[in-house]
Amino acid sequence: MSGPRVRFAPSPTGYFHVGSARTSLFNWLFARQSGGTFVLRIEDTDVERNRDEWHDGIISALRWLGLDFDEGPFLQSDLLSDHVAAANALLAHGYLYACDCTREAIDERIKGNATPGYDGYCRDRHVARTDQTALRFRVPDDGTTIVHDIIRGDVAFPHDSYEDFIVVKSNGVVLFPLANAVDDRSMNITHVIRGEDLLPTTPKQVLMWEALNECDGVASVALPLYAHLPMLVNEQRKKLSKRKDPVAVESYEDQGYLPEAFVNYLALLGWSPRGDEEIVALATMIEQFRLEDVAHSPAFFDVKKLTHMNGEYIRALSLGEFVRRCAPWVQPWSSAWRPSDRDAPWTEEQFDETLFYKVAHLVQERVATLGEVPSMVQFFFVDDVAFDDAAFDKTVRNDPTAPELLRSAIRSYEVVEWRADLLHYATLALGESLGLPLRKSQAPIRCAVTGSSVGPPLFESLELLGRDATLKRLRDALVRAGA
RNA sequence: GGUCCCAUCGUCUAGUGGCCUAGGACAUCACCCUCUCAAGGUGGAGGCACGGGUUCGAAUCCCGUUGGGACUGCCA
Repeated sequence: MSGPRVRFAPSPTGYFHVGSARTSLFNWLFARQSGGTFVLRIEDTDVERNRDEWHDGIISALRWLGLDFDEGPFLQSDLLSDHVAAANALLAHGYLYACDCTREAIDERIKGNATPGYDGYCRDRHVARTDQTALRFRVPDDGTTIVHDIIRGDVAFPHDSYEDFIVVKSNGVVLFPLANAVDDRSMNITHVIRGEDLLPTTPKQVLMWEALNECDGVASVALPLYAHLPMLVNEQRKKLSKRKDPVAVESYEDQGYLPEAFVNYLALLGWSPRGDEEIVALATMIEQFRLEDVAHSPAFFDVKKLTHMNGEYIRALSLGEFVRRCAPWVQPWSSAWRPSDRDAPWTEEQFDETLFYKVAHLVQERVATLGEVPSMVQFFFVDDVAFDDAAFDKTVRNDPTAPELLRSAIRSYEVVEWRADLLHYATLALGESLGLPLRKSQAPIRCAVTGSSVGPPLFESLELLGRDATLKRLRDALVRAGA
C-alpha cells in the first residue's frame, strides 16, 4: 500500500495568504517525510468570489515556495456532480431535509431564544424540495462527536451545540462542509492538515462522512486523521486578516525575500527543529518534521525575524548566486518576472552588468531583502544621483567645514593613484589637515558622491566609480550647496 | 450567549516529573570592531498568568480562576 495522502485545499478568494503557505508547507513536509502523496485541490465553488488570477496565484505561489504537488490541481467545480450525487444520497437516506425558511423568518422566531441558530423548524414539516429550499443536515439531538486530532488529541463536541446546518443552497450549490468532505472521501485522504479555525466545523464533516459511508453500504471509507494547526495571528493576537495585515505571499516575493528563507521562517511557526540552530535545510525539516510535535498555541507572524533570517540567507549565497538573484530588481528588462510596480532607478543603457558584479559583494552583506539593492547601488549607474536632502543639509550644506573639505578632496583626488587604499589614505590626510577624523571627513564626500550618508564602503565605491565621475560629483555638490 | 481551543522572556520557541539557578533565536540595551551603514564579536536586561491539589520533588500531571482566540452565514 502507498503512504499517507494529504491535500492542500485553498479557495481562490484573494492573494495567497501566509497562513495558507504555512498550511501547505506542513502538508508538504508531512507528505515528503512519510513518503506520502500531496494533493492540490482548489475549492472554487463560491463562484461570486472566484477569479482566475487568484487560481493562478495559488499555483505560482506554491511554485515559488518550492512545494510541488503529486496530484492535481483538481478544481472542486469539476467535481460538482459528485457533490450533487452525495447530497441526493444523503437526502434519500433521510440525513438531509428541505427547508424554506428565510433568514428573516428564522431570526424573528428565535429572537429571545437562549441559543441562537436555526431552530429546526422544517425538520419534520416534509417540505417539498424546490428552487426556494435549502437542504439542511439533520444533526443528532444527543451525543457527541469525537474528532481525532493528532496535534490536540481527541476533542469532543456535543451535538446539541450544532444547529441543522445548510449543506445545499437553494440554487443547488453544495457548500464547503459537504463538498470538502465528499472530495476528501473520494480522494482517499488519510490526513487532513489545516488551520485551527476549521476545528469547530470538523464534527459536521465527520457526521456527514459517516452518513455517506452509511449511504454507500459496503463502500465504507475510513475517516481521516485530523491535524489542526495553530492560527497565525497579528500583534493584536487576532487571526491574520487580509484587509489589515500584510499577508500576501506575493508581496514578500516582491520585496525580495528568498523563498528558502521564507519557508524556513514559516516552518518555525508552530514547529521547531531539534537543537539550537533555527536555520535549517529543507532536507532537515523533512527528516525531523512530526505532526505530533506541532505547537498548540497561536503564533505571531513576526516580519522582523523573517527579515533577519532573510539577511542570513542572502549572506550565505555565493556571490554569483547573489548577483543572479538580484536580476529582477536590477535588470528588470532581462527577467521573466519583475517585482510589480517597481522599475529599476536606471535605464538598461545606464546599467553596467560588469560593474554591478564588482560592487555586489559590498551590498550583499548590507541588505536584508533583495528589494533594498537598487537604492544602495543607484549612484553607480545614474547621472543624477538621488539625494537624501536631510543628509545633504547635515553633511554638506550646513557644515561650515564641508566646502573646504570638498575642495581639498578635489585637489587630492585629481592626482592620487586611483586605488581604494590610496584614496583612503589621501582622505585621511586631507581630513587631518583640517583637524577632522576620517569619520567626519568622509561624510561630505560620501554624500556628495552617493547622495546619502549611508551606503557601501566609500573608497571601494570611489575606485569602482572612477575618477572623472567622482570629481564631477564633488564639484556639483559645491554648486548644489551654494558654496 | 453557546461550543471548542490555547496559556514559558515583548515575539517565535526548547522543555513530556528531578539534568531548570528555565536553553536558543528575533527584537532591545551596552561595549568591541569600524570611513558611514551594515555584518561580526562580547556581555546585559527580560519569562514558566494566578490559586489550589498530587508527589520526596512540578514549567512539566489534575482541578479551578483569570486572560486570549476560533467558531456560531443559503462564506470557506
